[in-house]
Amino acid sequence: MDELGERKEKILNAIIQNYLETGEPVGSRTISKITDMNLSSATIRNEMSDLEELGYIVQPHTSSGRIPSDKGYRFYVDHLMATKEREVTEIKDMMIEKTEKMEQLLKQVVKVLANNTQYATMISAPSVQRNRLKFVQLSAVDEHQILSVVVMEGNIVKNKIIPVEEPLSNENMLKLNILLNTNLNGLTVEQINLGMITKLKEQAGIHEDIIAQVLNTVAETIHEDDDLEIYTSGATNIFKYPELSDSQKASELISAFEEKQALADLVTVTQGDGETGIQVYIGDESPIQTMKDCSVVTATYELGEGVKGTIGIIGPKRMDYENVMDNLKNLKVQLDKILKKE
Amino acid sequence: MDELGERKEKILNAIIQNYLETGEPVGSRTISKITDMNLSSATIRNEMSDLEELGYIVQPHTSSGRIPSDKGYRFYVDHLMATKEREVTEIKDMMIEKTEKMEQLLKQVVKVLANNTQYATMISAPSVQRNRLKFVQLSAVDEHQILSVVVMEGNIVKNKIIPVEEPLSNENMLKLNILLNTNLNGLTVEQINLGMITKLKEQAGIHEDIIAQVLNTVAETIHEDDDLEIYTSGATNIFKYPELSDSQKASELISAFEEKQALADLVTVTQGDGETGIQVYIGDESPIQTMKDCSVVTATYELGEGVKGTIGIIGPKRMDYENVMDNLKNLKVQLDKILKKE
DNA sequence: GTTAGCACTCTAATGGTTTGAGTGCTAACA
DNA sequence: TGTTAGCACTCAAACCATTAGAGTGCTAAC
Repeated sequence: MDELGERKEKILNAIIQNYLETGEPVGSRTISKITDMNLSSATIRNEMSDLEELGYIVQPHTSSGRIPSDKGYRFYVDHLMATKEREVTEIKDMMIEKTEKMEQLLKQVVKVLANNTQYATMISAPSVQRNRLKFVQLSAVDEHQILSVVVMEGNIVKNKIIPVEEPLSNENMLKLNILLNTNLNGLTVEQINLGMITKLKEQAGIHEDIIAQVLNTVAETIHEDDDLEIYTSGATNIFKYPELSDSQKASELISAFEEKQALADLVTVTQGDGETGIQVYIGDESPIQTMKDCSVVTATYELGEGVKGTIGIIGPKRMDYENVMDNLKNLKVQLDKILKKE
Repeated sequence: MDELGERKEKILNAIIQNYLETGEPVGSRTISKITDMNLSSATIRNEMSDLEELGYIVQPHTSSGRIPSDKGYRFYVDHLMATKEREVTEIKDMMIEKTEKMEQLLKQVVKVLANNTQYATMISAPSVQRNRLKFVQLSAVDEHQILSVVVMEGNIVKNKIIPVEEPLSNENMLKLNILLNTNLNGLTVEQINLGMITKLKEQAGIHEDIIAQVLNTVAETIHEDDDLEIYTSGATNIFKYPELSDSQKASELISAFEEKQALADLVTVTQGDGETGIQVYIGDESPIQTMKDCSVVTATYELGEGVKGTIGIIGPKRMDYENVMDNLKNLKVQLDKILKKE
């Protein structure tokens, strides 16, 4: 299914590249001219018709040029894009200075990145997000208080007193402990979300009211200092791209940046492609609904074992993927250098 | 100059109120109908002509209705607006809960405020902003190091070692000390801005290079933990007001909110009207240039002697001043209660 | 398989016309 | 002298028809 034939690939590539540059639908004549294949526009037209049928390109309206579909972009990113291996370039505009405070550093990073790419950027402070839950233990302190002990991988222990109205029977306590451990063990902190919690509540059955409270408090305990420190920059860059800058869309997007809550999903989801640690979401692929008209490129950076952060770049679908990924790779290297050194 | 005559005042009031509601230029016929003065549109027309000549209203173009000018708004706010003394209303939508962390509280406050007013809001964390500089002393430690001692009102002392390339003569040191003290004493930390600094540099004359460095470091010293904690919310509310939501303006405004730097000027400037502590900036009156098409209403809240924070609401000039000021008054009371109690 | 040619489609731009809200001015009126 | 009715005038916005141009799909010929 990924065999299009060399000629079609070449044409698709030309279409996408041209569209990335101009932002205008591109017609057969243009392609005929900019490629070196010596084909007339009519021939290109036939090929384009095929490509459209295959779903790689679409027409905004009959009798206009074609623009890439999400599938087209995906193919481009996966197969066509020139993955230039130019060596790590110096960051030109601004140097990222070493600074005592992590916060300062991150703020600077997003700013530089937004400046270099002209897209909207975000970065999450490094956290133990990937740290897994090893063990949960609830035990009755007295009739109205339960002690919850949570052990994370790496033997980080958190505990908290939970007040309850009615005492729990030993039997129920045991059931609850089993329920919690079988369901939560091995999960990362981020995987324990609302959906999970409601599922647990259901399974808990009769004692839902008490148990719900316990569960909430457990979740709360774990999330405790889940401060969700996310820094953003260049949100207003989206105004540079007409396809995103009508009031409606711009407002939604910028709200997402202002609230930051939604961006947390990006951090959660991003695992990173094994090799480069860079992931590309095109349009609907994005984990954030409000960004379905955008593309999102994320990367993870490491501070130490399991302590990771996420960098994200959000722009129009016709973003300069090459440049963006380049920038991210560079940044990863730079960050590694700075963070490891200090 | 503030005597317009009762009739003109009534008409001006009617014009402004109608414009606040509709956002459309208002014509003579409308006024004739909505007022209870039994005047024909023709008469109103004459009066409006006068009001325009006096500068309280303007025509977007010949043969359209009138809209208030900045002067008109100002007059409205100062003299016409019904300052309803309704008692402190309950906050309906959300309760502001007491919370251990100041940060949480402030974030909640701006959010509630933005929600209630449908404008953009900001709040600065309480700080010793109004603290004044009492005394500055530079003295040579050795050939390459100068010790700067800064004393703030309340006898808070800060000092820092400043490295210099060439030693300063005693004479120059003296000159510098005088210069600093005569210029800086009595100023609040916030009043020492870049403009001030360049002015000082100029006056410093020949030794500009050394002196510049010294000055910078002094400024830096003083600003030291000037973390400028500002929280914002509802920036995207500006899209609700067509007069602010074209790409250009929206982008500038939202950038200001994103950067937050500019908002600091608001905090700096706001002294608060003696009685209510509420200040209104209409259009060009705003201390922030990018907000010259907006109105800005600020209030200060107190945590203790000299420790103050600023709340700001930014919206279109035709904002609902009454409602906004009401909300701010309420909030002040609530904040006082919460902060003092804890 | 490729291409030239042509009819067709659709958007965007252009420009003239109409509509309606609103003004300013004048002359009449109380 | 202040108020009003009436009327000519102005201007933005909406509307409509037309045109220009880019681009397509299809057919027939090479």
